[in-house]
Amino acid sequence: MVTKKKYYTGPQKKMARYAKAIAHPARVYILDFLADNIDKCCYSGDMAEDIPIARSTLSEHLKALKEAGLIQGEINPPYIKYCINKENWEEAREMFEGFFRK
Amino acid sequence: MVTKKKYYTGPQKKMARYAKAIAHPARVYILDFLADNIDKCCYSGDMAEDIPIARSTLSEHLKALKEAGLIQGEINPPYIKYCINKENWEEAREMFEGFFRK
DNA sequence: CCTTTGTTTCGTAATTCTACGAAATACAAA
DNA sequence: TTTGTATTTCGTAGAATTACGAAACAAAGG
Repeated sequence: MVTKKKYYTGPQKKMARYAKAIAHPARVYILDFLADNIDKCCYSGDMAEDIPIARSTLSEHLKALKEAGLIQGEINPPYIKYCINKENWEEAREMFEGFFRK
Repeated sequence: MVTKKKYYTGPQKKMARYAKAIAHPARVYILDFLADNIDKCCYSGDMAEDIPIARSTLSEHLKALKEAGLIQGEINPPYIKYCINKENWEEAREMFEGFFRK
């Protein structure tokens, strides 16, 4: 039997995870919208009109981005204010920069 | 009925497509490997030992990357020499840079 | 306390992804 | 022409993603 590496490295997995978060046009839209100004915040409803999906689906995409760490949500019912998670956003930026600049 | 944008924009879709190509650790590995030196080329077998998947699966990942435009393959049976598709690689680099630098 | 409002969660269905081994392919060498 | 080598394609299966509308939620206002 040939010896194989058993697992992917941490950075490889992290990179893939960030990329997957961006890998849907709706999520690209959301991130574009929020990253426009790094301190910008918005509510789910602010985007709902401009995106060709149901509100519940938009909510799931927001959840996916939150789980990936790229955004965060401040709960203030019935509103939830979303904004970029600056720390992870910067980390992702650096990872992609390093990835492409080899 | 509320007026919604019907479609995502071209750049949003393109961005998502590139991100999806990177959204798997095996493909991150492959791109890392090839982009190490932008002119580096390699054969499928060169990577097979270092990655925890079957050769056929590796082949499918290579196909996915080729279809996404990030790599290209020069056929020279039974070898196929893969390398970065420089033009699209640069385009992707710029897209991600612009995406994160807002 | 009942209703309204903005949002998320649930149930469900269709599609896509990931993976493997077996079989096919295409040229080179014997 | 047969065999060998490197790789891809095929058939299949299980898991994950994406989508929707209905229902649930939680606070505010009547």
